[in-house]
Parts: sequence; C-alpha cells; structure tokens
Amino acid sequence: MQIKNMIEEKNLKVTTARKELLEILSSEKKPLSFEDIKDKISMDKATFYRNISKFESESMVNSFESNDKKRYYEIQEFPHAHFICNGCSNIECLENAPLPKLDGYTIMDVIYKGMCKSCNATQ
Amino acid sequence: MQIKNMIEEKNLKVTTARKELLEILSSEKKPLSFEDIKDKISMDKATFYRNISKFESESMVNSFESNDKKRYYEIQEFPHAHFICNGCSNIECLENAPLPKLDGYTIMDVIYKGMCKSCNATQ
DNA sequence: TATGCTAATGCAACTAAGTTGCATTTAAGT
DNA sequence: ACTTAAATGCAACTTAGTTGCATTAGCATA
Repeated sequence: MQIKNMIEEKNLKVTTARKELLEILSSEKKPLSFEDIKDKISMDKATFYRNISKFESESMVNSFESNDKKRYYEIQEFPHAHFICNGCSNIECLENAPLPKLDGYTIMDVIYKGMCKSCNATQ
Repeated sequence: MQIKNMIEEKNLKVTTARKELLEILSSEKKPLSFEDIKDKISMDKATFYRNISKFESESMVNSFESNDKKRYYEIQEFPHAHFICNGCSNIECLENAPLPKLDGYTIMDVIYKGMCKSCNATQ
C-alpha cells in the first residue's frame, strides 16, 4: 500500500489523519484548497495545517495560492508547472511543460497566469 | 504629475487615498504586502482593499502570494516575471527575463519558486 | 501482549487578511 | 455654489491559519 509507504519513507508516524489526508490529495488530479478538503476529513483543522506543513517540509506536498486568494495543495509526485486562468480561475497542471531554466537559480516550481486555451478560444 | 494621470487615464476619481496608495507602490521597487503598507497609509483597510481591487481590474496593479502566505502588490508598469526564493523568502523582479510562450495560452504573469543566486552560492 | 515515551491530535482561543453594509463625505461636472 | 454618484470610514463579520495545552495514539522495547 503506497500511502503508508510514502509516510514511512519520511520517518513519520503513520497516523489515521495522515493517511486520510494523503489519500484525499492523491485521489484527485487537481490541487485542492482547504475548503475543498475540509468536509472530507475528520481531523481538526489544526491537525490539517500541521500535517500539511510537515508534508511540505518533507517535499511530499506542494502548495501555491490561486487567483481566488485560496491556497491549493497537491501531492508532489514530480515537479510540474501550473497554469492559473485569469478568466475562468481554473487551475491546470502542465505535466508536459518542462520547468524552464534560469541562470544561477534553481527553479523548483512555476506558476503561469493568464488566459487558458478555452478562455482564449471563446474570449 | 504622473500619478494623477495614471488615475485619470482609467477614468477613476482622483482621490487622496488613491494618490497615496499609488505613490507608495511606485516609490518602491519591490512588491509590497498589506503589512508593509498599512503603517504608511492613512486610509481604512476597507478602502485599501477596494482600491487595490479596482486597480487590479484596471490592470494598474498586479498581485501574487509569496511563501510567507502574504499577498504582494506592485504597480504593473510592464509585465515581468518574479522569483520567490524558498531559502530566504526574498522576492525578485526578473525584469530581463522575458515571459515564456505556451502554445494556446496567453501568459500574463509568471512566478518562479526555488533557490535564488545567493542562496545557491552560500548553500 | 503489556509498558512507556514521544509525537500527534483535538479543542479552544487567538491573529490577521480580506469583505460587506451603511451612513457620511468628497470629487467633479453643471 | 449645487448636485449626485462614487469613494470613504467605521464596525461587524468571515475565514485561513496559528498556538498552547491537555489528552491520545503510534511504535519500540521488554
């Protein structure tokens, strides 16, 4: 069972809350906000934030804020860029767009903002 | 006086609060958070947010959230990428890095996250 | 399988960003 | 100067995220 292994690999205690949280994040293809998640979890929000924060420092989870001023969390399976549409506010994972290079910097995450394909088409 | 003109160009009323806010944003080279600004302004925070929101919809101001979970605002003179360092949390305006292209999308803003030059050097 | 230690959790209280309704004020055209 | 709609200040509110503390639950050891 991969969720349990993910936690053990980082030498973290395998708790019900952690399994539940990673289960939800990995079952969705899209980044989720706390609002998206809160009704699906049984843990307290303090536990949610403490675990998210631990997952982030262990590079298991990545987060960024979208146009709606909400923070979105996702499992960091492999680094990929995100596109946030200023038109429809949709978030897309650009799994085929390679992370760009920038001299002297190490780029670990990229967020593009603008108009997505369908908003451009129907503009 | 360019601040007054900036406001008039968008057919907005030239108020003390708007002039003050744009004055502060344009006097800094870096994006500023509400916390950075709040002690420098005399307007109420409701007025601050209402004006920021109006400026954003008129494309006079751009905003994004940083690693510290605070939103940063800046005058949008010309579009440019930002680099947020996961090490030192510093925000850099990459004025010479052109916005990348992405087929079918219109990219209006880019945020890179990772390690900046000096954090890479001293690591 | 029982024991014990530490980390994880739940709860409550808190902080701070951002929003909204409403009464008052002010910019700007006549 | 007069008028009117828009902008402002104030207060109350919502919600994300944090923190302290008492309790609980992993997990290693015996």
